[in-house]
Amino acid sequence: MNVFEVFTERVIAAVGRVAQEAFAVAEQGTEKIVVEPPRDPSHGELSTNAAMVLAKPLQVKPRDLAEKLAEALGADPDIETIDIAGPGFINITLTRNFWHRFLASLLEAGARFGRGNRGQGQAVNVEYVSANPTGPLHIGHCRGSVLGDAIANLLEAAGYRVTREFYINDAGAQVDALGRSAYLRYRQALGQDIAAIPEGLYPGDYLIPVGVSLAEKNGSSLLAMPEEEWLPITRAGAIEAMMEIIKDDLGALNIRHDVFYSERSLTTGPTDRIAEAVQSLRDRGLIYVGRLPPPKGQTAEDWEDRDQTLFRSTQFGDDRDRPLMKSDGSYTYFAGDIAYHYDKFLRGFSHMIDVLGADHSGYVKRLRAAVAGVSGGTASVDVQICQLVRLFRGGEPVKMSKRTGDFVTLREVVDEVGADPIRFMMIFRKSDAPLDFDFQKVTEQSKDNPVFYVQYAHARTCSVFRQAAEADVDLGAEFRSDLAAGRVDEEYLKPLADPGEYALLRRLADYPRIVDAAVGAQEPHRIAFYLYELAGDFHFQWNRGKDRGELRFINHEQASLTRARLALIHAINLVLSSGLAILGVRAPEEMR
RNA sequence: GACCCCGUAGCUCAGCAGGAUAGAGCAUCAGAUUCCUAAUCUGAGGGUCACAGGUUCGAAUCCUGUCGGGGUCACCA
Repeated sequence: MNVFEVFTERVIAAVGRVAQEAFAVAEQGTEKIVVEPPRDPSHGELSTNAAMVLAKPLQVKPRDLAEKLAEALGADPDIETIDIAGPGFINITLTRNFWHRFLASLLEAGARFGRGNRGQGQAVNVEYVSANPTGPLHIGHCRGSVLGDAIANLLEAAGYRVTREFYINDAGAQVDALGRSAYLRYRQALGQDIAAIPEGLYPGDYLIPVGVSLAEKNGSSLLAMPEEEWLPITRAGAIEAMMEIIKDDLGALNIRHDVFYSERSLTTGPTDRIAEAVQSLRDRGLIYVGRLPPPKGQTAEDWEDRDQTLFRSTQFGDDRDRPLMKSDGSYTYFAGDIAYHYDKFLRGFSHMIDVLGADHSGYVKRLRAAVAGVSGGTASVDVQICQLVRLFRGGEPVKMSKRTGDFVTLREVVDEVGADPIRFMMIFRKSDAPLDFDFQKVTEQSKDNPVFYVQYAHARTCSVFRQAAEADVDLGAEFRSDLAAGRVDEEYLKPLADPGEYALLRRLADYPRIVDAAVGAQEPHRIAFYLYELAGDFHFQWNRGKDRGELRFINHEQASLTRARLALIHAINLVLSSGLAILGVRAPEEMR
């Protein structure tokens, strides 16, 4: 049950009753009506702006309309009190019975609670990571990987049919360099002295086993070949090995893609996808030959003014048209990306999400243009850009140098701090703000560490149930299994009386709103912040039980009160695990 | 020069399809703690929401401009 949706409908119905003669007018404004929790809890549990947004179309004073609406809503048996405040807010407090019904419905929904069905089975393609297969993932890939995965989880939770996709950049000069590097390692494996790895090639040790494996497979046969013959062999072998490493790295973070799409296959597959995509753009009159103005800002010494094959991306809001062919006649990377998104479109995706790093922010407009162009405006891509991560250790920046190959790999970080803290912390910030990641802080087991704080709240809910099993209260033989199955009669919940317990119910009622907003904005960090708040509320209520024994969840005198509170704890447990599942973070049953 | 992101408490950040007196954690200060996990708890102080205009009954939130920080800018991937 989404409490706020339920009452939005009731408010609109009340508007209909109040404004019968002017209903047509009122109806126009009803989509602006919102029912939400007021910032200040003293204002009640629900608040609506209905009177203020409808005052103008109905040509009445907001407060007068609010009076009438309050009167019309006053008959609602679920409403305890209703009053009008400020410029015309209608503030509502609900009856305990209503909250009991809400809790019962939450328990009945179980793990599905709050997830909604915004997606309605619609297909979405989420592309993330998409690193060059030239070595292990480094920490720079981490945030986008986790963000993409969380977005995929989030959309899946909301009823979308999600395909998780990885675009392998296995074409171009970088993988050629990889192939040459692997060839050196191959010669090394055959006992040759290769001296130092030259500038421009990949010096990492991770290519040594690739050389060994190439030697095992090919013997010394590659030595007699010219480069154009051995390069495809060493390149393919190296790419395959690198993708194994990358998949393994991602697996350590619990990230698994459904589709790995090879850039190279765009032109080596059964049909030339790039040619097709370009042709489809040409058919729409979006391709022409012309000249571009020179790039501004930086001095481009090797700039040559020449005719180019251009995509009219300015027609879709890009800053300039974009070339599809390099000076040597081969396709640009962007041409490949157009074809790749064209391929996604042909596979039935009209809704695509690309998760990219901040260094690609200038790429967003042309991507959107590409998808619009290639689909005739019937498909779109949402690009989520995430900012950089800065690494710290105990407050001191961790130095990284790519040149010496001394970069921090993703695997090193996972091995040191574990997948859960990484995943949570990478999402505990909106993606368009830079993020500081401190090795020490994220492994700290204290309330200052949000990861621990939220996971511990979940473990604590489990702890209460463990304690209840050993306590001297008789809960009845079937209560626990009924609770686990979501069969809890409202009658069981009536003993809930403490304001802190109702505060928790209100927080739980917020979960569906938060999920829906997070889905709409594709912002999983909202889930993380919500969980942090829910955990805080729960820890707070727990601590109140330290001061006042009668507030403890397990009451040794009253089985009925204990049952009601266990039902509440179970609901908290469900929402914590639901939210953590969206983030891809474990919900541990105990932490010791 | 253009485009994108950011600017909110001393620090790190939430809040932004407009809503009431702008929130949290850290730090600071004052208290508490025999008890379901002390892996602490309660409370207090702390603000020109960068600045200036505009739209609106109402702006941290939307629009325009300015300032400051970061990123990007034919052919690389």
